[in-house]
Amino acid sequence: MSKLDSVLLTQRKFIYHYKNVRWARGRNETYLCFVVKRRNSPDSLSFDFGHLRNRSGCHVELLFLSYLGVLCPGFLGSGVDGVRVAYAITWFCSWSPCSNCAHRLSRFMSQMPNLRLRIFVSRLYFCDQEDSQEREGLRCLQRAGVQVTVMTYKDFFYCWQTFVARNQRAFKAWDGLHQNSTRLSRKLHRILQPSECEDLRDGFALLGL
DNA sequence: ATTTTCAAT
Ligand SMILES: [Zn+2]
Repeated sequence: MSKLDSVLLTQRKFIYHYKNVRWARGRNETYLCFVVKRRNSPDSLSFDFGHLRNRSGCHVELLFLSYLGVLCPGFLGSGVDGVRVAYAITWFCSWSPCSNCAHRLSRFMSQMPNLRLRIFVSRLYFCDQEDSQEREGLRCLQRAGVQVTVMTYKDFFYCWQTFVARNQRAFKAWDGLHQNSTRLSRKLHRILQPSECEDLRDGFALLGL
């Protein structure tokens, strides 16, 4: 298997795909920038990083899973004792996962306590409907112990420093970065809240109302 | 912006 696209993203491509604007028309692609760190390692500075783009018929999250064996050697067990090597995975995705990927990831991560996954997303994918499958998928990830967070300025900045061929050019925020990030963070927070309605209903039931 | 959404919801 060839090494992943470990080349850096161009500035234009990064901005185009990670811009957290609402009128993100015609991208038709999703990018995933990742950092993989081996935990409990004496060499705590060692990490692997790179980026992936979805391929036809394969969402980028599942593509990432297919590369896990390369990125996280020994995560299924290594050495004579078969101890599973522990990794911390952080990825920054231009879209939040669809419900299918979210459920597959949740199931996978539940079975892999030696892996920790943190997901940062620029935009929320199909989360407008109150009862959307994508919203449920995000809650499922949370229940599986996966941290899901909307990217803020510092995350875009970190990605620029880490994954972009920046040629000394400093990261420059686009119009509305902060406002959009705040709006999406609030939205995600509401999605991940345990349903207030149900809590209220439970409360009323307890009170016999 | 009434904005869009991984060969796609
Ligand atoms: Zn997906």
